[in-house]
Amino acid sequence: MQLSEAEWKVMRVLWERSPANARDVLEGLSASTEWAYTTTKTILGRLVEKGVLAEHKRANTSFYEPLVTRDEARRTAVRNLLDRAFDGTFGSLLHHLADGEKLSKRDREKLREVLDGKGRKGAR
Amino acid sequence: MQLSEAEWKVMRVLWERSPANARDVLEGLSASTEWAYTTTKTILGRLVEKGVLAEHKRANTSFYEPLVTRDEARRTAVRNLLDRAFDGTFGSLLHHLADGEKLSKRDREKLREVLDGKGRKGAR
DNA sequence: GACCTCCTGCTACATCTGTAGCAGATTTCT
DNA sequence: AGAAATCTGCTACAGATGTAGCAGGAGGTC
Repeated sequence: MQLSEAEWKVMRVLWERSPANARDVLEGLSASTEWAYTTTKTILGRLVEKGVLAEHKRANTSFYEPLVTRDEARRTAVRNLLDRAFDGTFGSLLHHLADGEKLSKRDREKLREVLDGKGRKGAR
Repeated sequence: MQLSEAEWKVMRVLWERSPANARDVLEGLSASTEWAYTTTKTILGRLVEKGVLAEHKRANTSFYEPLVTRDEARRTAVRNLLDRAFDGTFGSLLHHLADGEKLSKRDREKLREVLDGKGRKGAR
C-alpha cells in the first residue's frame, strides 16, 4: 500500500499516539503543517478507505488507529523506491548509499554497528 | 526533480543509450511495458518540459538526451524517501535496511565492503 | 508524383493527490 | 433550553499522472 506525502504525515502522527481523533492528528501535525481541519479529515478518510487505518466512533467522534506498522509501511516504500530507481535490487541501493551519498562518519559507524548485529532487535 | 513511475521507466532507457528517439525508447521499454507510441511521446514531452531531457530534432524526428544523471535522479529519490518515511535522516534508513530488511549474506558483505571504501568510485 | 508510413503537436480523460468549504447532526456550555 | 463549538458526510476543484487518440505534415517508395 503506497502512501502519499500527505498520508505519511498523518500516519507519522498516528504511529506516535494512536487511537487519536482528527483534532489530535491536526495538532500533532501543527509543527510541520498548516492544514484546515477538513483537510485532515479527508486524508484520514482516504487512509481508512485504503485499509491503512481503522476507524471507530465514540460519541459523535471518530478515532483512528493504524492497521499497518510503520515498519511495514517503510518496507513498502523502500521496495517501491528499489523498483523504480534501483533495478529492484538492494545491492544497487546499498552501493549508491555507501558510495555516493554523503554519509556522515556517524552514519557509517552506526551502519557498521547494525551490520555487526549490535542494536539488533528481535532478528525478524 | 521528482520523477513519476512512468518517467523513471523512460529515463532508464535513455540512461542506457541516448540520444534516442521515441521509437527507440518504446522498443527499449518493450520488455517491461506495453505502451502506445503516443504514450511514450507524452512522457518524453513531460520530461522535456521538466527540464530533465534535452530534445533536438533531426529531419522530422526528435531525439532525446538526459540532462540529469541517473545518480542525481537517484539521490533525489532517496532524499525524498528519507523525508517522507525516515525522519529525513540517513541513520534511520540505514538502520531500517540493516536491521529489518531481509538482506542477503551477499548484500551484507557488499554493504560492509562499500563502507570500508572498496569499490569506491570518485569519492566525491 | 501518388501513396504509405511515421512523426509531431494537441487534445482528452480517468484517477490520484493536495486542499478545503458547506450544511446538518451532535455535544457542550451556561 | 438555547447558544456556541464540534464533528461528520459530501462535494469541489486544481494539478499531477497514466494512457492514448487524432489530424496534419515530412519522408521514403515505386
